[in-house]
This record gives sequence, C-alpha cells and structure tokens, in this order.
Amino acid sequence: MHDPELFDGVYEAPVGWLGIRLEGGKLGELDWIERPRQSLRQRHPQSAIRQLIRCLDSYFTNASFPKIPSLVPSGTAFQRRVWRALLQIPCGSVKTYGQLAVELKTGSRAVGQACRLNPIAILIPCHRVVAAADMGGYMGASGHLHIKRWLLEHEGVY
DNA sequence: CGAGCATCCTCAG
DNA sequence: CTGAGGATGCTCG
Repeated sequence: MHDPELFDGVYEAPVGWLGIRLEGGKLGELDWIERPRQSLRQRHPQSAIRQLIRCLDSYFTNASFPKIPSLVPSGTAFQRRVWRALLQIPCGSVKTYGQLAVELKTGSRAVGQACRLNPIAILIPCHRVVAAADMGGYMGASGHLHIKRWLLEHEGVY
C-alpha cells in the first residue's frame, strides 16, 4: 500500500475504504485502503472527486455506473490493452483469465499480472476476472478475496 | 538473461 | 477428488 498522506480523498464503501488520488484534475488511482486517515468529506472537493463520488454511490446502491470519469492513462501498452478489455465486461458477468488471454492473444498469467497492476479499482472491473477453477485472486494473493466476493455477489453473480 | 506472477492443463494416485 | 509439474506471456532487475 502506498503512503496514505498522498490521497486526495477517501470514499467509504460498504466493504472498506477507497483511497482516491488525482493527477492533473483526473482520476489517477483508486485503491482499497485499510482505514480512512482523512476526513471523508472535504469542504470543496474538486469536480473530479464529486463526479467520482456520484459514480461510486450509484455503483454501491444500484450496481451500475452512470458514466465512467476520465482516467489518467498509465501502465504499459499491454496493460492498457488488458484494462480496456476489462471495461468491456458488463456488470453482472465475469470472464476467466484464460478467456481474456485467448481474446488478447497472450497468456493467462500475463492477464492476471495486468489485473493485479490495475490502478483503478471498481471502475476498471478487475474483480470480474476469475480463474477457471475458482475465483482467482484479488489485490495480490488471496488475503482480500472477501472484497471480490462481495462485489460479485452485489452484481448478482452466482 | 532469470525469477516472479491474481493461470491453465494434464496426468498420476 | 487432490496435488505436482510443465507450459505460458509479460515485467522488472
């Protein structure tokens, strides 16, 4: 986990807290963090943060996004290709690492690696990628799988 | 190069 | 059913 002081905001979700980091007025990072170390509400949050909060509110109540805010392009060309494919997975459905590997003409472990490096949780729905036999991993190994399970159940998978 | 990964498949027991 | 082991593509040092 990164230095919490660098977050521009914190969002309280039903399953945990999301650290928000902006870059140049756009969303650069959205990561699960252990606990909030800043006030959840800022006096005059930037418009990017307000838009993001609306978006997350909608997701956690309706399980749907109104629209995805603009993101800062980061990662290698390959990683962006994987992340772009993740954005195509509709709410409520999942794909396996292997399926994506075939579509992108690469290997399943490479897909998993790109998922692990996803800088923007929820909005780039890496939680909709599961393994062929089980649910796969989340945030590194398997310590935070309850979050992935919660998100998938919230979206009606299973 | 070589090692490390959020995998997958096959093949023994 | 379970576990071991090889194949696999990408990234970082």
